[in-house]
Amino acid sequence: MPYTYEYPRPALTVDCIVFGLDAQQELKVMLIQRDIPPFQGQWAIPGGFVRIEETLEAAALRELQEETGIHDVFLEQLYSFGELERDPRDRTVTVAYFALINLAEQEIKATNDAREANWFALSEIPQLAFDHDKIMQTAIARLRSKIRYEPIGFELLPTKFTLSQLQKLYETVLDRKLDKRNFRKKILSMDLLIDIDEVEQGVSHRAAKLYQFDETKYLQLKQNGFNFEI
Amino acid sequence: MPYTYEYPRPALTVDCIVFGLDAQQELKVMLIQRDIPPFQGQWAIPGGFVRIEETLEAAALRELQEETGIHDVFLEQLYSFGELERDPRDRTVTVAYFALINLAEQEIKATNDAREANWFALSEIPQLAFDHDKIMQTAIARLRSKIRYEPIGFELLPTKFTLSQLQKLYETVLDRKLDKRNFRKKILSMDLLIDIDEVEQGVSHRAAKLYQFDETKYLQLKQNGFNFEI
DNA sequence: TCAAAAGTGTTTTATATACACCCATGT
DNA sequence: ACATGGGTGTATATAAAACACTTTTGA
Repeated sequence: MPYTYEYPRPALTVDCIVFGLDAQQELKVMLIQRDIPPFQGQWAIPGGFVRIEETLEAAALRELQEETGIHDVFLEQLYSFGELERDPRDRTVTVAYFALINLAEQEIKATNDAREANWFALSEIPQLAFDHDKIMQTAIARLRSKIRYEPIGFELLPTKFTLSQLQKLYETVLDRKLDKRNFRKKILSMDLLIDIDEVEQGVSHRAAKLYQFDETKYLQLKQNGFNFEI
Repeated sequence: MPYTYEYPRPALTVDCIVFGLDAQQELKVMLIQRDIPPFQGQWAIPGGFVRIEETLEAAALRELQEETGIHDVFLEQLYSFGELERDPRDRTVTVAYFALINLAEQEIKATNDAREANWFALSEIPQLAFDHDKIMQTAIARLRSKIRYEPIGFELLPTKFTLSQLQKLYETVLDRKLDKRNFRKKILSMDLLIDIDEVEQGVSHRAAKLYQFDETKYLQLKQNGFNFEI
């Protein structure tokens, strides 16, 4: 390998699959509509080129802000995709990230770009541009498996949440019913939820207690070998 | 984002952490000694630039072959590293892979390059060039966690192996003793090992039975929701 | 007083853990 | 006959799963 490498370089992009829980507790992903060829008019995962002076994560956060107005999110690297024909214009490698946000707490601004951005339920995702279908499937699979052994589900909920909200989230993501008593027993036995002595407001039935996830305590326990698991 | 993107592109490389089990059942990694600056003389993870007409995985396999003679290996993407200062020459993003091989079955040829390639026990890894220490730590952590819930350990063993070899491998990677009876009970209860009705040769004690991992059966079970776990 | 969701324990079943001796083989 | 690792079963403890009713609140 020569000291300087003069051969042509693949283009490098980041793409970011954003998962959000809406007010109806439905799991959605953010997509943007392409306004230029190729795949003009088709929906795609937000993303763009990595600049020479920014890290991969910084690029993902910047693109997210620019294209969807989303900021201050949980972000985690998903996978890198480098098939030869994934972009018809040019050889392009993309580093995909996934983000988790709570829609109730995050106001989605209109995009700077002319492009339309919209939330789609997982069951209603249209055919996507490039190899984004594959990236999306990878992201959904990762979310489903990771939510079981890392406490990332809390990123989708408001800071204060009820046990029913949490359970419904797990049922949505894992796509199966969970037993209420067993779920509560298990999650409370970890002793990672802070009972903040408040109850939900504005419901026409018995108000549920609100909890917060104790991130500090989790990080301590994790260091000592504790494994979160639902 | 313009149709053509004229800004400078980061260089793109692949790096490949190769884990191997030697004849003494010791877990080792392959490193190469750099023969040019920067970090001349220091040890590094094998890797190199991604060519414009090859996929990431192809690049990883090619570099492995060129630098170490290793071929036909289990290869899995680890993580992509894109910090700004990771290569002092140029902005360079690397997609790291990890490979698992069985040293007894793979003959390591002399390298094409003048560079020296060598196996290091995990406890004897020297300080590495670039951010390769960080990449190495990520790889070791991934191997440790992944071996528990995916049957990747078999990639480190010969096709035919004894239960004691398998147990020792897990003990090495997980860095703790396992109970012999419980281990055998658990692994055999999955019914994924084929008893090939042969025994090991050339030992001066009772010869152990040889088994093979039933990959086909595992893939079937996996599709039906089965989870491998030790 | 009704509707709607919150909250709460016990029994059964399955899985994990702890633990020690005899067996087969080569030298 | 001895040294070396191979091979085996049971009892106990822990964790998961199944299961239904009472409570609280607002409309």
